[in-house]
Formats: sequence, structure tokens, C-alpha cells
Amino acid sequence: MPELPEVETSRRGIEPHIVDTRVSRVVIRNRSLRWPISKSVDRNLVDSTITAVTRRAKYLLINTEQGAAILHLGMSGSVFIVDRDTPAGVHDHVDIELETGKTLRFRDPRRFGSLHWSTDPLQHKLLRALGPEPLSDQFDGDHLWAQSRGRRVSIKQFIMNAHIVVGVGNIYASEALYLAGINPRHAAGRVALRRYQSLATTIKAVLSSAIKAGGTTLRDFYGGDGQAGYFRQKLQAYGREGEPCRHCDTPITAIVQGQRTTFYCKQCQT
DNA sequence: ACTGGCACCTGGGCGC
DNA sequence: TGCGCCCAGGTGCCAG
Repeated sequence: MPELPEVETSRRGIEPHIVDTRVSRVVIRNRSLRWPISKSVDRNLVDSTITAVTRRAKYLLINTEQGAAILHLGMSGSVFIVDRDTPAGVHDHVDIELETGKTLRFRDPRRFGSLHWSTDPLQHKLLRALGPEPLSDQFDGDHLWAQSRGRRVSIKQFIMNAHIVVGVGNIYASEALYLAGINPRHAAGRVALRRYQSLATTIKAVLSSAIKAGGTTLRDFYGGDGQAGYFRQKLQAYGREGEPCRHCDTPITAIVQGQRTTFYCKQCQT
């Protein structure tokens, strides 16, 4: 479900309800996610006070004085606030009950998500080797160009590699390449610096714009406040196979790269 | 060091 | 209606 804009939308949705609040109880109905949820998660969260909800890549960090719960939503996960004692559905795996009477609920039908505990989350194995945040100053065309030299993977797969830059998933990779006019099949190592500068700009633009719109709701994404994201209406390429390119009317093409579908315009993206 | 492919899992939508 | 098939917003890990 979520790419970076959806995770950020979720973060903003839940943060005001849980910050500066003590955790009274943690209910874990199913520990079998992508990795088994360790008991250290509930053990450390109970009775602690949430100090902040932050994000690194597509990970949500629920911070306390002692450490942080590291939550990944996988492909189908979502977090939202409910009143305590709201009946849980079959895919509601984790409830973090707060002393306010509210509960932070984690739902994940496909169970590709994960939940860890760490006293030093940014140094956690899953986080420490990640590339820069796309909306930070550490990410720019120079970075992409330098990292891409000698690489033969397609530029689409290259920008989706979290060790290069985080937060660019399948939707926004197609969108950014479309906006930059770059053919997604090009070998990353053969794309010029100038084009990478353009691409870094469109990556920032499309992610910022999607965050502003509350994310993209394809099927069932709702932010932590229950609102559907409305970026879908702004998609230029993703999901538009056969529909006319908004610039040249050429039907949008769909191809498969690395087992993921890519959408692009053969005319505009060269 | 890279690269491509597989794995994990459920549900929605479609064609018959 | 029901069944089988294909597809889906992610990403760690493995073999080559």
C-alpha cells in the first residue's frame, strides 16, 4: 500500500493523538509478520511515554525515552486511531492502547509489514545502510549520477533501490521518470548528469506534491485520520496503460521490470 | 560489487 | 454465483 507519501501522511495523522501519551497496554494478536514480533516490543512500550513519531524512509518510528518501535507497513499495512474496545478485525494485529482511551491500531492483511524494537533505531540493521531522504539536501542529481556510474540496472530499478535513495516506490518511480522525460529502460550508468539533475527535481516534486494531497489511494489507503489520499487524480503515467499521454496523446505503455509494472510514454520519455 | 529472481501473504477484480 | 487466475503501493536474501 504505502510509499513514502502514504507513510508520511500516516505519521501526521497519528502523531497528534499519541505524542506525550503513556502506553497503558499493548495487545499483539498475531506476531507472525514478515519477521516475528519480538516480545521486547510490547515489553518496552508498556508504561512508556511516546515522545515523538518520526519517519526514516518508509519506516515509522514510535519514539520513547528508552528507544523506539520501528514499524513498516509493507504492501498492505495501515495505522489509525480508534477508541479503546473498538472490535478488532481479522487483520488488526497490534493495538497500542493509550491512557487517553484511544488506541493506535496496526492492520496489515498481507503481513508483509514488520515491527521491531531498538534502543538506537537509526543504527538498526534495517535502517543503518539506507540512502538519503529524497526531500533532504543530501539528495540531488549529483548523488544519483555519482552512485550510478558503472551500473547496468535500469534507471527505474536504480531509483527504487533504497540504498541509493529511500522512499521512491513503484508509483512515484514511474511518475518521476515521466515528469523528467526519461525512458525507464535506460541503463542507470549511461544516463547523463544533467538528466539526473532533472530527475532529482521531479522525484522531490512528485513526492512533495503527493504528501500535500494526502498520498495516493489506489484501493484502500487511508491516512491516520481516516482520509483517503487524492493524489491518484494527478497520476500522469502509473495505472494508465492504453490511456492517452497527457502531453502527446500517445497511449501509455506498460512493461515489467524486476517483477514490477512500469508505465511510461514511448514518445515523451527518451 | 552487482544483478536478477524468489520469497513472504491475502484479497480484489476479471473472465468463463 | 462460483471458481481459478492474475495482479497489487515492499524489500531482504540468495545464488550466480
